[in-house]
Amino acid sequence: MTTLLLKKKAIRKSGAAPIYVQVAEILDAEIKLHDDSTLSLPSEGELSREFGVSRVTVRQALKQLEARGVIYSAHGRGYFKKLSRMRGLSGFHSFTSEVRKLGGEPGSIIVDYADARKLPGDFRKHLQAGGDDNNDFICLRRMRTIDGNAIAVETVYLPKSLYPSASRDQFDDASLYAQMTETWGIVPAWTDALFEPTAATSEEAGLLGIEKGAPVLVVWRATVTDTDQVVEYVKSIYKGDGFMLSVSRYRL
Amino acid sequence: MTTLLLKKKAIRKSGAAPIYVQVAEILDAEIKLHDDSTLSLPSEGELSREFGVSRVTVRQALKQLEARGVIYSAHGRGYFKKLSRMRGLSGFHSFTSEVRKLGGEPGSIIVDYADARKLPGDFRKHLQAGGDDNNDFICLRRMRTIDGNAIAVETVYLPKSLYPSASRDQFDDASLYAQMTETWGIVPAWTDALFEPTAATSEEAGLLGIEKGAPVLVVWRATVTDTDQVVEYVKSIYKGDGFMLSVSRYRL
DNA sequence: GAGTGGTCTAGACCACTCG
DNA sequence: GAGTGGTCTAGACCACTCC
Repeated sequence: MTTLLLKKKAIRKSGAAPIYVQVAEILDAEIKLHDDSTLSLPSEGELSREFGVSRVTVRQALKQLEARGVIYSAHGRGYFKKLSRMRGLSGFHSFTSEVRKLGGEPGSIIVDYADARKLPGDFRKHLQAGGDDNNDFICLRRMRTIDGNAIAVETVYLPKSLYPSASRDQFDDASLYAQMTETWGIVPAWTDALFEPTAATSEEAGLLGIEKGAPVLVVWRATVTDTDQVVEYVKSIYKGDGFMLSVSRYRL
Repeated sequence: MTTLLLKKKAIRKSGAAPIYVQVAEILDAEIKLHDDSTLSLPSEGELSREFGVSRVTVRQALKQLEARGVIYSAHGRGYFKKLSRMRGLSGFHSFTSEVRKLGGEPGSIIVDYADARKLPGDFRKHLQAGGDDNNDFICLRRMRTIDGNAIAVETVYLPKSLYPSASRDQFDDASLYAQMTETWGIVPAWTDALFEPTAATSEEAGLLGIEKGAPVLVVWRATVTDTDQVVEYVKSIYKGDGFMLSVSRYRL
């Protein structure tokens, strides 16, 4: 059991982000550097003194990390690094970075890029999107590959109002999530998903290089910010038999 | 827009549960009574006065409800009831109560009940369970039905040490989750899941009343408490084509 | 400007773990 | 008993919304 050493990074008191966010980010970054599975954090009191902030504020940072699943607390013992049980693609985060983390080479091929006035009926039905929602969408359709093998077809509807002056080449090979935050300052916070096991249609089979009727997983998703603004509607079709999607640390 | 009225339920100051938990539960219960989709809550200050507790404590309760997805906060405006976008079975909470909420009649048939010394290999492989984990399990296999129609087969491994003197008839028709908390005081907090779209084997097909090779969804799950104790390992096989599983409010 | 949530503080007491 | 996290308080100031 090793203990996290603090680099005494400065907290900007009257700066941009709230103090507890700064503290959380510093700790998060340092924790991730340790491969060590048995890592303990300094106590609340110690952190409070080190950073020169109140214990309540330190606690707020720690609770945020706990909610994210980065650490856990043990009454009377301390805070410890949490190890994640699952591996595999979640389909919820950045495809690009998830695949890289698993040691594969992610690929993305734009199959279609167009404007759309309305969300298709099946999207509205499954994702309970109101018709009076944001009108005008960008519709992006991409093939997803790992090491050159097709594993999914993804159709994304982006409310146009949130993505000013977006163009096709911006989505070429990059991660959509990275784009969202870097270019447009949109931070995805929650997602709602619907999983439907079904048989591949001939079109899907063609794209994924499988036989018609082979098992696939259709995932419908709506992603929202902390203020409940929908940033994307997604329909993904994943190849079955051997491929797995993971949902880790789902709060019950 | 209606506002939540308070019934001035008494808070037991030095009683069992922490005050913020009591406040959260009172509010949660009252919120759920309102079908009203546009429901606003009393302000933090008002709740603080009503309940006779500090604003920080009220806030802790509200934040807990926000994390659960029951309400959301709007800076400078107040707290509001959150409407859930998704419908459908999540497979993560109580099957019994979820189906009832959807207006169906849930059924459960025990197919098998036995002791097991070890977790099967495929469970260990998919759920990354260490071999030196809790040994000795109860293995429970149940058919899940809605209005008499089979929709899933579920195999659960329960670490025996956590469920003293458990017997087959306890699981007969009841919700396992309700049992966990009521009988053994076990509170599930997080779950990790793996989704695998695949084709039904002949055994699965027989149980679910579908054809061999028809699409099904295999879900592997490990459920843990807040202190990271595994309370169950589950393998569920869901019938495909038309049936959907939902994962709502997943924190990204 | 009044009211709301967002953040922060200093200090207190309790419950749990470990030596 | 010393150290840890868990809960709670009273009071303060800021940022945002709405009138």
